[in-house]
Amino acid sequence: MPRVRKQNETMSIARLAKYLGLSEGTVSRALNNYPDIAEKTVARVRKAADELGYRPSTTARRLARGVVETIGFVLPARDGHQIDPFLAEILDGLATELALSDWDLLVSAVPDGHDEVEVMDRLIQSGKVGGFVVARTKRHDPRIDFLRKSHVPFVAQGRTENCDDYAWLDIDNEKAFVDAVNYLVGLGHRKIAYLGGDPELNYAWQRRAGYLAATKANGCDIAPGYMHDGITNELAAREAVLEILKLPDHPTAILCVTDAVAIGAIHALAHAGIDVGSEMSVIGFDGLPMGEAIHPGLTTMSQASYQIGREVGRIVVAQANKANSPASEFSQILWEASLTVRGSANPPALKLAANAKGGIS
Amino acid sequence: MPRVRKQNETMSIARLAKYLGLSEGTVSRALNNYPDIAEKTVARVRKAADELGYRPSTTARRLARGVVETIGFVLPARDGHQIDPFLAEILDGLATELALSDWDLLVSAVPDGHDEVEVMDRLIQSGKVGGFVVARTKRHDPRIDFLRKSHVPFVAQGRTENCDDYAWLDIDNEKAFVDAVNYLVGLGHRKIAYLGGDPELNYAWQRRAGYLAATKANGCDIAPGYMHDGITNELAAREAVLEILKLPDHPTAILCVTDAVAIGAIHALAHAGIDVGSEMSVIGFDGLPMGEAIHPGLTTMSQASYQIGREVGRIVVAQANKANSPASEFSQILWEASLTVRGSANPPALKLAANAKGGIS
DNA sequence: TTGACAACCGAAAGCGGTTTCGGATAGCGT
DNA sequence: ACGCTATCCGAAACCGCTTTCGGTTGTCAA
Repeated sequence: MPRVRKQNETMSIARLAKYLGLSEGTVSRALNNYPDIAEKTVARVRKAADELGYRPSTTARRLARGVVETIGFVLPARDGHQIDPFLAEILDGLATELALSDWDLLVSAVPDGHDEVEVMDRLIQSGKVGGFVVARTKRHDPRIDFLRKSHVPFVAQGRTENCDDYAWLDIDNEKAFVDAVNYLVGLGHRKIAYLGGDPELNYAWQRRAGYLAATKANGCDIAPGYMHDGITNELAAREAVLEILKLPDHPTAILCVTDAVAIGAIHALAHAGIDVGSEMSVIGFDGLPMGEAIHPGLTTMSQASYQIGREVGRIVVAQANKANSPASEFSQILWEASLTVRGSANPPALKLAANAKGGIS
Repeated sequence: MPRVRKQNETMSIARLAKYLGLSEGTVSRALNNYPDIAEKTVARVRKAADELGYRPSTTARRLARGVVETIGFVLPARDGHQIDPFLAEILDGLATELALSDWDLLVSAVPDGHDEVEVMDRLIQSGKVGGFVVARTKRHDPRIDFLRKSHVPFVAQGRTENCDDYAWLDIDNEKAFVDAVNYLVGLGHRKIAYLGGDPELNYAWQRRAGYLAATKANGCDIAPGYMHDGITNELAAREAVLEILKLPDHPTAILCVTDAVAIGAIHALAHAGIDVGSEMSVIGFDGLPMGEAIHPGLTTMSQASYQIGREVGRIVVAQANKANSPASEFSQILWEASLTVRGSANPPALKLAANAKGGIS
């Protein structure tokens, strides 16, 4: 393979130095705010660098300084290759924050036949990244186990079962679902069903715990058939709803682990001729824009995904910058979800006027 | 700033060479399949590298070889910071393909006060990327203009007005909307309205062209008030639908520029008491999973976003690899969207049995 | 005037690889 | 036994920038 010579095209520090009649070292120090360069020399160098459009090669700079200002993010491998909207927003926030800190974001996928840890390991070993962000944590997450002993800074969006010794930012899922149940109870509901996600996923587990705790605290008993786990897509939600509707004493409200599940549930209910919002209340979690577009609007616990992404980015960069200081504290941040009230949850058996079929004009 | 010395921790080629009793050059050539290294030496080096867990520093390698095997992707700056699902899937496909080719994907956002070209320029000048993928092209796209003269390989997902001299992969938007109109006409519709997007965006413009061409070809006239442009979110879709419903002679079908718009339209129709699928047909574009979850299911023109991402990745890597060959051909690929039939489009004035309200059990 | 001390800058050694070039060794024919 | 090639490997330059270290100046007090 022929060496790619960029010839005399690109502006190197050598040319800049020659142009200025200075040594490379002096130019470098001038541009990097070393105190031992005369003010006017600094100004002169800055000016020339600007005019000639000089930008130091990050590759060379990294090699010389022994740092890579790059954060890795490995897309969770899911079937169907769908990045859910929540992840997408986090990614956006993360990219924004990193751009502001002059760090890079390296996104990788997991090729078939490999696993995420493998991919992360390669990225670290080959020196491509100097830190990681992991999202969608499992209760026992091999990625976290791996990163713990890899000595690269990282922050998790979401906790794991044992989460004392690393940095994370999470939503208080349990409290959120306690709040959701309390809200339903406040509306008059006593019979509340639950469509839960994959219990391996930490957030699903915690939301489930919130549901269990709050129904118990309110003295609502969970009839057999009220709880469904492993609902991860709209289709599963639909089937679970059909099961629920078959119950002799069916619930008046359904709490859903995510907006996607809630939307699937609403669809299923509508299809079965149930009037959502009056005959059956539904609450989701995420605050997706889509929740506003469906009919009725989805009442949901919202989390500010973009902000989460930004904060996670801030933390991981901070962590990486003080990587030397021994036994540094880990940021462990818990944010609260907020209730967004729309039309899908109301007092039981209330018929809404808005749902009456009206004329065209 | 203290130099970060990785001490004796990391495995460098120097240590590997010393361990083997060979020179660094020999080890390097052995690992890089140079023909002038004895078979058994190669084997010995490979084995030792494996055992000692040696991975060459990509930074050093890049500096020495003068290449960066990295593709940049700048997230389109939109208000609301929402990566739409279509982009997310493309990103996933792109990341997958690049991972398979051992290229990196560098994702950046555009900080406030800057523009996309600026960000791309910095990435190029500082040598962080060796190629670009741009998505969501505008009819006149400054990013393309910039990349054209920047001499870095790139491929666009989506075309622009003048698109002869660069590589792109696009969906045949015009044909897709011709097909959609023909499908509706085949169902018996004659009065077809259109909810279009931002006409600056190339795909929106082409879909609009398809709508215009096909309605004309079929002799359907477009009544005043049938065409709405600039519909970019669910809210706008809702308002446009209300306008349409006010028309004295209102249409029997609405063709929507994206699934998101279609879903907003369906919501608005439902809210107005119109039975979607019988009283009014709706067709979208994208093939989002969400289209399956709503009620009725969304009939739509589907594009395989993940595959698009992969193919775009394949092309850009190929392009970058043969960057030397002069005046090389550009891949220019047009894929077709396919019609996914669900419940939202039917012959006009047909009442579907499935829409009848049924009992609970 | 001289010495001491700042203030500035140049020289040079890395960072961890790659690649060219030439030398040593071995194998071969005669 | 000799020379000649092919084969294989080591030496060294280099990629572009950073950073240490030491050497020149200039300034000011004694």
